[in-house]
Amino acid sequence: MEHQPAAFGEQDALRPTVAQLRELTIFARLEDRVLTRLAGISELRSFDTGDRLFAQGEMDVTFCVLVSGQVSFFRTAPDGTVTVVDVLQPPGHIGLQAVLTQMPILTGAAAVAPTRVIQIDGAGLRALLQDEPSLASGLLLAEAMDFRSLVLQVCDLKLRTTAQRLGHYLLELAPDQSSRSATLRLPFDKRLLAARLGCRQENLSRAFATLREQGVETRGARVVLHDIPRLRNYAVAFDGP
Amino acid sequence: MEHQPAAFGEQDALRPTVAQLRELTIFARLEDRVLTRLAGISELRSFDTGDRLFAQGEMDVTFCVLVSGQVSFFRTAPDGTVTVVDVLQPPGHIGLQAVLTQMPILTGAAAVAPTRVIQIDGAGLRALLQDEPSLASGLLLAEAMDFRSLVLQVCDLKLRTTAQRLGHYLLELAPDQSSRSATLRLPFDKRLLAARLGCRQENLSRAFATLREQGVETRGARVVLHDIPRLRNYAVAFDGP
DNA sequence: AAAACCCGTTGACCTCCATCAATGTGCGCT
DNA sequence: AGCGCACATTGATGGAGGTCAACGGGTTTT
Repeated sequence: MEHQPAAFGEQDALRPTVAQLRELTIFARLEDRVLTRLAGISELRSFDTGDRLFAQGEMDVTFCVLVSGQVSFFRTAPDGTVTVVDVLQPPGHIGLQAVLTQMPILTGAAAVAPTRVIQIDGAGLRALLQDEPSLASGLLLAEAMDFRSLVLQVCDLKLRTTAQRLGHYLLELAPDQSSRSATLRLPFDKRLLAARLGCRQENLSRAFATLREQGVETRGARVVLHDIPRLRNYAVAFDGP
Repeated sequence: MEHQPAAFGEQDALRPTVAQLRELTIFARLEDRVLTRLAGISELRSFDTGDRLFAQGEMDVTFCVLVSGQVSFFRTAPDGTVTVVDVLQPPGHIGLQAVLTQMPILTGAAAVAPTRVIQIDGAGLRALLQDEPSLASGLLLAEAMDFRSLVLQVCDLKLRTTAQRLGHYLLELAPDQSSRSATLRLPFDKRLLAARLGCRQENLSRAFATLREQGVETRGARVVLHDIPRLRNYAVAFDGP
């Protein structure tokens, strides 16, 4: 089956159920009444790898909450250079800031794996916020968490090397923070990981080579952290507080 | 008069009036009823240059809205290196994300000029949000704008040189975007500007030297942009959309 | 099965920036 | 005024990362 780059998801625009909405952590604490109204302005959509959710600068975007898959959001400069701001996985979301400010969205967004999202109409969401404070509280909290993650990224970029950023990123992927070693699998290819970390793929390769001396073993997308405390020390991790 | 670093503002903890709250753009659209309740959980405080508003990692911080002056917020890594995430001026604010998430604040904050702020109690604000959707809308919008500015900063850091970032920053300070030239004054010293831009002061000096070839003249804190279109082209400005 | 790709790695080279050190240039001080 | 201190600039050097090019090992194509 062939497909040209589709501006919108390919098919199945159907309403999500209240139960489906409640499974999204961002909406988990809402009463049924709110969820019902929310379902009325929502649609379930599917995207294939490479499909675009938004184009940079688009107006009147929807608020999209990931159900499954992965979405990268990125920004293109006038000279054509592109940077990936983040790669989202469930229960991530995108478009909230543009919906609230009613300004053009700063970043494009594209699926980097087969992805399902719940799209919520912007104007409908703004209206719903007027008389549902519990919804507003949830979104305020979600925005605050988004902000925190960007603050950490800014700090990372300003005072860490690529190898340290990579180490930090791998530590976040480790399932068990307290144990001495961990095995994990990179969630997407190294090209995209390099863009997310703010470097070229050649340099990401070199960063992996550097981390080999810190007990990090790689074979393809498989990564083994043999000495988490040492890696944490090398990466100068500063998550908490 | 000497003073040791004061953890809290030095004096005058008094309630702001409703009129004072309404002058803050973030609260400008609220009804008197909300402003009155807000005034009940607010205090006006003053800080001298160098005074700390928050320490990194503090819990139960207040939400602070700038009335006058300047506040830098910054993050310190375990190895002691510090980076300035942003320097706020009125009508900026800080602490909102920590108040909403009830997590330790990621950044410290300090006055870099004599500063007055309105401090709003965290628990009180969260309570007020439950039954005042108009307040929630305003804060949602404010958070969204904060997020946008960090997205732009991340992009700047990932794909611009220091000289380009500086050019971009100077363009933002220019009063008239459409005219060919502009005169402006740096709002704070170059040491702090360097930290904000993510470089050392030595390199900021060199960046100013580079921009001299693009029609940027400097004498102390005075800056003259002789050819804004050329500078914009050099900096590959990507504000809009 | 060979060809054509795509992803990832490695090497050579050069740019940008941090660092260290020295020197200027204000600006407040008594 | 002249002293002292903080801010600011300039130079020399080394390290981190971008760029260009070549190459290896997969998978898909014909």
